[in-house]
Amino acid sequence: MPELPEVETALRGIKPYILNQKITYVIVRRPNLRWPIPANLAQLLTGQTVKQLKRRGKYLLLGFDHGTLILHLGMSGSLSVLPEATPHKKHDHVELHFANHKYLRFTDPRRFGAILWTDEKAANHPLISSIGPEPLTNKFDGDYLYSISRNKKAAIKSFIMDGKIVAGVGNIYATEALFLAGIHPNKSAGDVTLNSYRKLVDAIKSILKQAIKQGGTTLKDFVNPSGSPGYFSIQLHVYGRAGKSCPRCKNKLKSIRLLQRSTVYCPYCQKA
DNA sequence: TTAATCACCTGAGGGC
DNA sequence: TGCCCTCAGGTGATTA
Repeated sequence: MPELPEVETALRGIKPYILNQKITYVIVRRPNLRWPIPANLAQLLTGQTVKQLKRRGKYLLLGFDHGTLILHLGMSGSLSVLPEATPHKKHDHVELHFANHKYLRFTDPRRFGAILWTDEKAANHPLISSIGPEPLTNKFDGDYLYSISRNKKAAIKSFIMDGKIVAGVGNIYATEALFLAGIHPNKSAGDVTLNSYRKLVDAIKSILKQAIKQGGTTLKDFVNPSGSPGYFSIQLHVYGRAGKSCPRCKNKLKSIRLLQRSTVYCPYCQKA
């Protein structure tokens, strides 16, 4: 399940092969992802050179002279850079072929991902403009979360998973960060103290940095651009460990559902 | 305005 | 072995 570290890993993996490379042709095998892929995608991209490659939240942005290709990996999406003539498989939906005889392949079994085009600056696109601050920047700190959470009754986990509050924190890292900060996931965001928010931000930054360093989390579908899985899941403290013992106090971890998402926590270490 | 729920989608895994 | 059901989850749209 690609979250911010997985997207960052994908970006770093593909960048050396496609930045400043000219696209020679485009193959779209299945245009109906989360939203339809632009029908004129091949016309838009053929002969164009990738001038910029950036990440914003969980979106990858391929910048060209005349616009930006916006990619989202959804839940099961992955990107691979492969040599020409590598045969495609069932869920390989889109390929961008480059002059260096490599191609970028977009694979997404569940098709929750997206490939969109904008003629304007990506920052002006509605999907991008509404995203909150990047979690690894100085703008994202405990004071920021505290100030915008006053009077909010939503559960803290829902709050930090809201992309408009902070970019790129999904279920896995929200679950882990709340454990590390000792905050009950169901606690109202408006009731969390400034000190706890500072701990939470430290936990989010720490866990994201660690995950990026190790190449993303490997859970079910995620593979990095070289085709190998990440190795972070072995270090998860609570996610996916309901019923097992808490790594801190050894009591049994519990599972609840918040926003239709499984949420594992320690009822002793994480106070409401 | 805010918060919760729904819908999209497919593969894995468990039960029978 | 095969069928059916449940679960996993990112995020925009819809509903309360």
